Amino acid sequence: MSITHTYIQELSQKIGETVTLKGWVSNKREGKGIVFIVLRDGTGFCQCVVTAETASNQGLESAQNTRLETSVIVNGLIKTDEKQIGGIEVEVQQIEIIGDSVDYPIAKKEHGVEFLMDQRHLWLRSTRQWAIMRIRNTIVFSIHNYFQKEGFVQMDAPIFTGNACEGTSTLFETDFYGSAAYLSQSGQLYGEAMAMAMGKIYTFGPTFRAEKSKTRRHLSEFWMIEPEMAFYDIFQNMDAIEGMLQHVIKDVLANCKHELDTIGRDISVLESSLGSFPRMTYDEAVRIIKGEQDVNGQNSIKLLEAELKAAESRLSEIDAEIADREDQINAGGMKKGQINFFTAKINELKQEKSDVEEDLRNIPQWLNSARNFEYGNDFGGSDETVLTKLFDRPVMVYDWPHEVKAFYLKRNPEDMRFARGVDVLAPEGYGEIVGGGERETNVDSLIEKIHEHQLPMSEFEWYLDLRRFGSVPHSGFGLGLERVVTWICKLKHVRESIPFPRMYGRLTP
RNA sequence: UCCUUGAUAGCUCAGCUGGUUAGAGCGAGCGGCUGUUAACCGCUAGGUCGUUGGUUCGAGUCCAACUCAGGGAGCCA
Repeated sequence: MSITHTYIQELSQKIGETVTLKGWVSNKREGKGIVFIVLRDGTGFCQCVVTAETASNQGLESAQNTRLETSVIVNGLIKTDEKQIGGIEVEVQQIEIIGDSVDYPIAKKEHGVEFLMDQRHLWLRSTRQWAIMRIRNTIVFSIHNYFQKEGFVQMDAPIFTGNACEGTSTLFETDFYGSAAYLSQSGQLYGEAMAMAMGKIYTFGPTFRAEKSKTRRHLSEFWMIEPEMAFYDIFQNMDAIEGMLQHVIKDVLANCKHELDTIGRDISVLESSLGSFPRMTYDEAVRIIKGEQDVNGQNSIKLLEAELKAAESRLSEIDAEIADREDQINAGGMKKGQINFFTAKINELKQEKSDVEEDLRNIPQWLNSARNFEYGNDFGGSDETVLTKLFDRPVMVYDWPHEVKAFYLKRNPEDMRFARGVDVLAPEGYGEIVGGGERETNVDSLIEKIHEHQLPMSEFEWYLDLRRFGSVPHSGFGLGLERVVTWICKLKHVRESIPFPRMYGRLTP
């Protein structure tokens, strides 16, 4: 196939040439006799200038007739201009409208989440979403590269399953030729079978959880990467997790500079995450959460209390600034443009205010949960938040009380109270991005655990076979793709990390 | 399932303790301005205030239930 046009990505190599660009109008500003179009073509954004002088009256008229998201073919001369995106500007000679765009719903203005989610099919075109999806793509590609480089074989676990694998979370039930089937909540057990065949494998596929969770880190449908390695113990497992995450972070830093910049990501935490991850036992983590043990001179409880105070004083600052700006507007004598600017600022402050108020409602609960944390319990979302705020890189917590973890985890042979699970918690309050561990190898211990968890033995016979025929030490983990994307991009909510999120109350678009 | 916050114009919001015909900005339409980067000027159109019921002389405003949405708990990646 011959390519008949140039992509915006390539423009820096084409300065002084006349090229054809095909894309959409992502932004437009007009003056008398001049139109500025910010064109996007999927590979990037660039400003195109249309005047009658270079594009004729007809060209100028076409440009004036474009609207947001009108598709166009543009012919023009590539020039340098320091002030523009990428330092490049197109002096348009010809412009042709391909598809009009009447009443495009997403304006050059702040919108609420519900509205944007309803427009998700169009929202994906916006600069920020474009950048996030490009970073997601880099992460996906990097994960594959890492495992392929390390000799892993990619294999897929089934999506229809006969029963709940870990017996804990709520699953989506479907009809499978007349009998109940569930959408997979994890491919892990199958991953173990595949690892016994291939040595090292990884799955990469969708996962479903039917929990009615309404939080910023839950989806009903998400993508999970689950490696499983024969002859790996929990410590080799942690090496693999760290190696993979750092490989991904390195690739994002190397290949997504412009995208990270577009979404305003401060990359210092990503950079420090290239240093080795702290590894701590559950015991130690609990002491830190309860404030009994400091980390780098910081104390979890004091940190939270400080955050609460900071939120309180920020709130009064915001109120004062809003009042001040409103007074200035009401005082009169202000130009309309300035009033607009002030109003926009006030709206921004109000948005921040409601976020701060949310924090003020949540932090006391978290403080309470941290202070009263009961040894032996699993961590809640807030406990993870508290712990990770103390570190500038992901933290690995291993050796959990066996009662709170899945039935298939191996017990620490030196202290049977603990199971060899490991959770990786992302910094900046993001919480769990990886969960994994070393698997139980002994048939009898597994049978005992299955009884203990009251799971249907018949469904696990095939799984027990893996221990009956050449059982070996093995480990693996599950990486939540969207959670990694969310952390690396520092998004407020996972729903922005996937093209079409599926969550409680959201099935369209 | 529980706790919590909210629902007013296409969008983002205001509407104080219930009181005459419901407001602003943006966007849209029209007109004016050759270089803009959410900061220009003027005019025009646009709302049975989420739904149902109640209190009241009178409800966008108070009460109840419901629906939907935001955040959190539980559960987890």
